[in-house]
Amino acid sequence: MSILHPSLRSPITAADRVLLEIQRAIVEGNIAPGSKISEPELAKRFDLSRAPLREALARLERCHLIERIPNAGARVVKLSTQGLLSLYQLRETLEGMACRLAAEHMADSEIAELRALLDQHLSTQRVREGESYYQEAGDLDFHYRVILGSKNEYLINILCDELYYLVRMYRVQLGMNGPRVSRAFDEHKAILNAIANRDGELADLLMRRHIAASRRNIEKQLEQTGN
Amino acid sequence: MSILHPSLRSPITAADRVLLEIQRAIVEGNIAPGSKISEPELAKRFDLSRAPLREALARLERCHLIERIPNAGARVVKLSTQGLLSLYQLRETLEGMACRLAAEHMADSEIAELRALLDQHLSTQRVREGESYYQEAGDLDFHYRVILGSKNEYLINILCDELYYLVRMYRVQLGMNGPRVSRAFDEHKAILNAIANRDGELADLLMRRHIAASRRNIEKQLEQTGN
DNA sequence: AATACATGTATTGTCGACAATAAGACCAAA
DNA sequence: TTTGGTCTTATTGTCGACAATACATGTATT
Repeated sequence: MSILHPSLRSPITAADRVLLEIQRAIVEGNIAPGSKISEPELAKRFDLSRAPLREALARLERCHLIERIPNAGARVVKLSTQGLLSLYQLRETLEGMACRLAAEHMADSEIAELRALLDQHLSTQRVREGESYYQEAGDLDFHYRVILGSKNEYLINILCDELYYLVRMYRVQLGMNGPRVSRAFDEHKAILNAIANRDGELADLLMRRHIAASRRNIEKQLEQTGN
Repeated sequence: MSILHPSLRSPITAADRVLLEIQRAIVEGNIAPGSKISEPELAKRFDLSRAPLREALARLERCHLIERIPNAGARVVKLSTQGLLSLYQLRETLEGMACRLAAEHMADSEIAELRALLDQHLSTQRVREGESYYQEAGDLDFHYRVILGSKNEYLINILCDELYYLVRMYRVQLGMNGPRVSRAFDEHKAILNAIANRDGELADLLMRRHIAASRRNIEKQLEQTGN
């Protein structure tokens, strides 16, 4: 099951709804990093019992947004330089691997669709200069499709379900919106070309560099904001 | 928190106990692959209510031992050639990465301990020829320490908490006990030497080969047993 | 004054029962 | 016979209350 697409999981349960809401609140910083999670308080706030709430908390722990200690409760994770480094280190390796596999396994039709998507994002971005949302969504969509293209179920699960929200949390809370937009587009294009040429090794390399560049970008922001 | 070492999580809750029991039962095949998980039945069998049981099921899903469908229930995963390939593909990349990081981050004392451990395992294995348990435990212990040596929290979590039990499930249920014992020891030794020499690139390469060899070994067994 | 202990309060873990959904049996019509 | 639908039954999702544990306050002792 994919947390990314709850719409595919036929009946949306109460735990699903509250999960999405809390997830959003944590990613956007509306629930402060490091703050304690009170089950009774959240249950009252979202008007449901603690059972589905605890189900949601279990999934939040799974995607590293909270940390639980038995009999003591849960806390929202804190952003740190160390955490960012570990996270992006892992992303470099995993998404590099995804690229290599995508170059082997993606169907020609999928590659064509991805190319169309890139062109579409480019035009959208030109129309709405400065608007960061579309770029963010576009970037994530590109990465998302490449990851799916790897056809490795465990890899997909880790990247899309477990690490995705944490990555967004860093990007959103550090206000990563603007300057790297056009650079990222070119890099995406180069990666896509490598995949289209079935050059997995190059695609791997380019993706690792792409993510490393993104990491340095965020790292700089984090150091300015204060560790 | 680490599922591997529940002893470190101060008070062992009822959900923890039943988790370990079911985990073991699934890994060893005492609960048949593909069979449906009945919450009322398991609750009665382990003499507790469904609340802690569902907590345990959530964690079982996390380590890929069961698959849940909302409102429909959970099933034990089935072994497959495709699944084995995906799992070991991922292990090669991740444990290779762990080796590279371990070569950078492990303290000299940790490396010395690991060397002592290897020697100890060797002697233990010589004493008990044919006994597979010690080799299995020894192999896992070696990999475990290298992974911890990477000092990357997310990498550690994925390998030790999420993929570990699935790997064991393939090994146990396909009866992987004997022939590769001495080979594996030599490979471990070579990996350790690379780490000790702070040669992360070589350690990465050797670990990927080590796991690839292990995969081919299991693959052969799986094809014989029947896909 | 500082530390250790005891008490009280709040939070988490667990329980049994109810509500909502899904799987299966049964029947009817083509 | 097969297909479609309905009803029954069993399972999952949710609820409110209780039990066990941890945290905080206050007191006594060194």
